[in-house]
Amino acid sequence: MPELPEVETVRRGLAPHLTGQIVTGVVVRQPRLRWLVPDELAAQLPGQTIRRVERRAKYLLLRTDAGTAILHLGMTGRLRLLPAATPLQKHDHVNLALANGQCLRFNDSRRFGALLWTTEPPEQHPLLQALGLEPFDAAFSSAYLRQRAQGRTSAAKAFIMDSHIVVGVGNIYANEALFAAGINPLRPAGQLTEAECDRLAVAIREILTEAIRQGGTTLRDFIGGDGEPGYFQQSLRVYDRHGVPCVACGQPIQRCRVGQRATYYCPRCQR
DNA sequence: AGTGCGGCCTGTCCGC
DNA sequence: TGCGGACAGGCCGCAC
Repeated sequence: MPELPEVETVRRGLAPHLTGQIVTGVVVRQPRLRWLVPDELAAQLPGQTIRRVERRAKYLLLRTDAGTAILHLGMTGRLRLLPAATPLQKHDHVNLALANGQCLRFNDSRRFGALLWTTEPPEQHPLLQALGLEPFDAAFSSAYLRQRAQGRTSAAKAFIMDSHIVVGVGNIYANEALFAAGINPLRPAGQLTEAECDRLAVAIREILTEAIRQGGTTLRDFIGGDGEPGYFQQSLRVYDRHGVPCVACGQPIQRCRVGQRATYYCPRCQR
């Protein structure tokens, strides 16, 4: 389940192989992803050189002189670089052929992913334009969180998972960050103290940094751009551990729901 | 404006 | 063993 560290891992794995490559062909076998893959992608991308492979939030951006492909992995999306002749697999929806004889395959069983094309600066695209701060942006601070949380009644967990506040924090890392910060996920965001916001900002950055270092979290589906799984699942301290003793105090980890999402926390360590 | 929920998908797991 | 149903989840889009 790709969150920011997984997408960044894919980006780092692919960038050296894609940068400078010419796209020679685009085949869309299944255009019905989260949104329809636009015809302009197959019309305008072939012949273009991939100048840069970037990430904004959980979106991957393949920048060319003619436009930018915007790619989202959704829940189950995978990108793999393969020899062009590699037989297709189930759920291989899009194939980008490259001039060097390789191809980039987008496989997504649940089709929550997306592949779009824009000729505008991608940061102006409706999907990217209203996004909140990157967690590694210098402006992402205790003061920023406190200011954005002001007056909010929604749960702290929903707050940090809101991509209009801070991007890239999905369910796994939201649980882990709140544990690291000692904050109960149900606490109303507007009631967080300055010290708590400080711990939360630090925890989000630390958890994401460590997860990127370990190549992401592989639960079921995730593989990085180099085909390797991630290893952060070994570092999870609360996610999917209900009933297991807390690593800090031994109290059983509790599970509840916040906004339809499975939520795990230690009732003693997180107040 | 903020909040909460439905819906999109399919693979996996559970109980019968 | 087979089958149906619940569940997982990012995130938009809608209703309140």
